Amino acid sequence: MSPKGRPRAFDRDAALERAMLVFWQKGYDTASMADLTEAMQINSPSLYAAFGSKAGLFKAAVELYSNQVGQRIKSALPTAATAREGIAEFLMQTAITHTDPNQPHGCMVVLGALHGDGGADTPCGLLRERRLDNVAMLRERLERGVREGEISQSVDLQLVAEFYVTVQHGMSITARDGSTLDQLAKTAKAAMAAWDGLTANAL
Amino acid sequence: MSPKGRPRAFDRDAALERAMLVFWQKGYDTASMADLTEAMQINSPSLYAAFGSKAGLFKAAVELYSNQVGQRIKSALPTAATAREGIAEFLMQTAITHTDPNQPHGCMVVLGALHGDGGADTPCGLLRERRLDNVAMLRERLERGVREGEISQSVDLQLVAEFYVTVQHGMSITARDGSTLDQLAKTAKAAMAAWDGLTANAL
DNA sequence: GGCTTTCTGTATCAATCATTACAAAAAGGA
DNA sequence: TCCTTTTTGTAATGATTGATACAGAAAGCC
Repeated sequence: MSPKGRPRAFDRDAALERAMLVFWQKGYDTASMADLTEAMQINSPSLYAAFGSKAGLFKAAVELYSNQVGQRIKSALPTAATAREGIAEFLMQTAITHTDPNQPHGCMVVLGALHGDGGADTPCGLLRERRLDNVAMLRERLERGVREGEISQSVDLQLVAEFYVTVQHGMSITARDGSTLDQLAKTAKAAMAAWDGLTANAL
Repeated sequence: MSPKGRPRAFDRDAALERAMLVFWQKGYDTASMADLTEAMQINSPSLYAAFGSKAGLFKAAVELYSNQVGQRIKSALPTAATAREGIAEFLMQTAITHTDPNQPHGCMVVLGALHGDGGADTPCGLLRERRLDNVAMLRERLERGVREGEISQSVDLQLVAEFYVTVQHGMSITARDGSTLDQLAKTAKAAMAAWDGLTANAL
């Protein structure tokens, strides 16, 4: 049961993945429509028919990134036995992903669109919400740690979550600057050296 | 002894400072010549006569930023009695600066030009070198700490320097996302909770 | 007062930006 | 086979990009 009109001549998913790589490497503003259509191997009318606009394509690319790359980074959070192990693995997967030689270094959600008014439906605002979601996600894992007796009730969980997400953000910049997997993995371990101090009742 | 021709009708330093604020807030790529000339209150020929090009203006703006904002952040490193206090103050000044309500949030050196080929004379490469300089600066302060007996000789100083610079990088993103001074200051303190673990001989 | 030098404002340059008309092409349904 | 529907490639849209040509204005020097 194929649709009515002329069938699409390109693979939408494959084209979206190539577009994601362009946005990942160049960022939303710096990536031009010419860059995108060349990488996707289609003409601009096909792009607009399939994705609506450059911003719409970016939104789809961010969702693909989250489901693909992002999923790998945060997958350990729910499965790890403790919040501590979960966050340690969260940072370690970040180090691995951000220095993978087969893809752009650093995180697309962090580096993809930093400038702009941050409006709700803008690329900048879109990524900002994703980053804030990550803080909430870490915080929820920490709350589970409290419920399970791993962490004391008096610990400032929001602070701990913000600290580790801030470290993760910084790893994107450091990765772009040429840091190796070994260096970034050490940074991840270094951040975990703060765990005992952060989860002690008094800071 | 004034120069020969028609005197310049605008204050070069004041115009450069306004340009710096535009680059700081919008980034090199997103800041247009129209944005710059409007903020500097001059016409483009005057801008090109005084700064050569958009990239030349950016370079001058980055130097101004380093001498003004950057100096305040790193001023405590040499004056503090210990490396630990110096880095703690380094992060605390970062938190204060990055959330100052009178200026753009986050660091211009981190957020100003992330995309591009990173060539030596490009805006992107220029900022990358500044960031790497910061790592070296922290490392040198740590080396002094070793010489003065504060830190054991077996500590991986490069790792410690990279970790704290990475935290500082992340604070720029978190500040752009709306984090308050209080939150960022707590993150700075959280990073210092890792100090004892990092400067213990075995990690 | 001329001459040279430098700056200022207007107006414009070619190039690139994201986006879209338009007509031919390729499919299903009648 | 004709009609409808959707996609395709070509070509072009107006707007904006960074950067200048040009003529007049304002200074020092002779």
